[in-house]
Amino acid sequence: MAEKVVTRFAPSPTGYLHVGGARTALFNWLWARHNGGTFILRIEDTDQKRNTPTAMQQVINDLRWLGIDWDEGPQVGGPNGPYLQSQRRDIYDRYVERLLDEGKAYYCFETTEELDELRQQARQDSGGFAYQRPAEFPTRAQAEQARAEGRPVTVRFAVPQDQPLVVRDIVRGVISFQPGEITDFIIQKSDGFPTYNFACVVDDYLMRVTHVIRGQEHLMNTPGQQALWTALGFGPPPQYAHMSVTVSDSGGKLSKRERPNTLREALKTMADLDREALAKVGGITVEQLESFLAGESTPDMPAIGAMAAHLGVHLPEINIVDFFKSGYLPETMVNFLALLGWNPGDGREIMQLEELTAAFDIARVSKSNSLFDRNKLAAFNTEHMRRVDKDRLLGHFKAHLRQVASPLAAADDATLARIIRIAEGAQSLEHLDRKSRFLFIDADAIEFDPAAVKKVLQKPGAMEMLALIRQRLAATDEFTEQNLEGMLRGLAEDKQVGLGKVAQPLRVALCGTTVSLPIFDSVQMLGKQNTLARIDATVERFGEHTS
RNA sequence: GGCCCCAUCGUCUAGGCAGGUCUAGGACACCGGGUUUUCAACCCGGCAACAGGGGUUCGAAUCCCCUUGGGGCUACCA
Repeated sequence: MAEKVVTRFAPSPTGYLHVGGARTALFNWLWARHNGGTFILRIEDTDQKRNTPTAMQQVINDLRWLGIDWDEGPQVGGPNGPYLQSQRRDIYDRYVERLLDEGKAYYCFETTEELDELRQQARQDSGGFAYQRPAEFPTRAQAEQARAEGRPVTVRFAVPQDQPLVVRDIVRGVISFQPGEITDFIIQKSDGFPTYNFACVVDDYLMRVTHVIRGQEHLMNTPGQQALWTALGFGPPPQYAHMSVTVSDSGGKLSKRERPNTLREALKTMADLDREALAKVGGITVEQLESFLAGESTPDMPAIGAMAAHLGVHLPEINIVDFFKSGYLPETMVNFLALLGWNPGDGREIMQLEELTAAFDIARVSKSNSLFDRNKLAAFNTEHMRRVDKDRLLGHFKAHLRQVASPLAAADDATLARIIRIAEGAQSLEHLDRKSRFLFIDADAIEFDPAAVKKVLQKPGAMEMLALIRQRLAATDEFTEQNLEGMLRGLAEDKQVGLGKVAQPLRVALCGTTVSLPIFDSVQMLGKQNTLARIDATVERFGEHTS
């Protein structure tokens, strides 16, 4: 029996968990669970400049929402902690010392500017930049001296250059790099923190990680990391699996920039934009807004989201939390993410987490890039909306309503459950919400959709029909679905028209649009009083224009 | 520029590693029809692909090479 499988997801807390990160996390989780192994969450917060204080919690929330749990990591502990790299400084220091002592790493004193210059020069001259390893490594005393003089002191790993570096990748096969391709890289920054390439190797070793599953963008780091692993005397390196990149259906790599870019483009098409009001909504200054419009800067995500919501601009979902807000189910996300570059090979598509876990095989991960197809995602969501256990769906629905601060959030469980039941086939929780809002807002807050008014209310006979409906409704004592259905169908029959001719004007009168819950339920749930009042208000408002 | 990776319908892909059963299968999207109290959903039907060129072979989507195209990396970021 092979050793126990240990995988890890190692995000840097620089922002929300996005699609790419979630997929990486999921693949690692799936592989660990499939093998009855261990899944570790490790926070790679070694860049003091980029870390956001709230980001880690946000990533944790998103993972939990997806149903991805971890055996070791923040908030759950474990035998190999701490799991925040910023708290492991002493550990990294020890290993850096070791390499220094053994002559496998050396001090450098160049400033960032000097390095930039060298790099620029190198690019002009030939191809890639290679740091010139000194014939003799600086001594500790020299490093002290440099530090005292205010020079930055970094430590570089002397990458072995005597033979090609060969990486065996589970998804990509054997890849070899010629000597000289992988040059000496920094393992300890001048602020004393380790770099990613170093901390990651040390931690994977100490945490006994057996499989490193990550994005293709790390492929070029792998030979160096592997060499480091060997230099540190860590024994056989873990197995690597580099997944392809997920590209956006709007072209290019799926990137967080898509959201601000979409908003900016939308803003440009708006002629009478109240910049002051908009800036206020976003919690930014007018200058910041101007700068954003000019493409010079980008406000943070919450500001972007708030402004878009205010203007009714739909932004493409990128972060996991965006999908939550748009009414997608975690079941959908997990299923769809899993199929981004992997499939069970037997044609199954709609699968639950348990099925995914059972079927997942890292060796079946595809080499080519996959496109994030939002159409297919939507179709998947419809399917999961239908399949998910109704109680569970109710839980998801309530969480979603709270998240988007919907007026429906105040509704009781029975009502919400009923909405779920009667709106079977809905694409998302957001659709459910939209279709039902008219029940939970005041009559005067109803906004009439101009298209609906034109298409339905201003059609000949519509107002007369409404008047007739009102009459019969007023005469109906008990507002049961049965009574209402019988009455409305009877009316259609009397008038020799399809039910649509009756239902549509009524629907628009009640909710202002042509889209709502089924009409009998709509009327029943609204109640007699409200229904009559809304019909009256509609007749009063639109009656004159048609007759 | 250099290095590395990838290449089947519009999209996700099955098939490729063990060449023939592939006149290339499924799903999403799209188009047409049906159902219908709205939006959906649902049912039926249809369109649609092995990037190009060389090899190897009796035979290639499958193996090899080149071209083209796409992607990634090229930081004291991860």
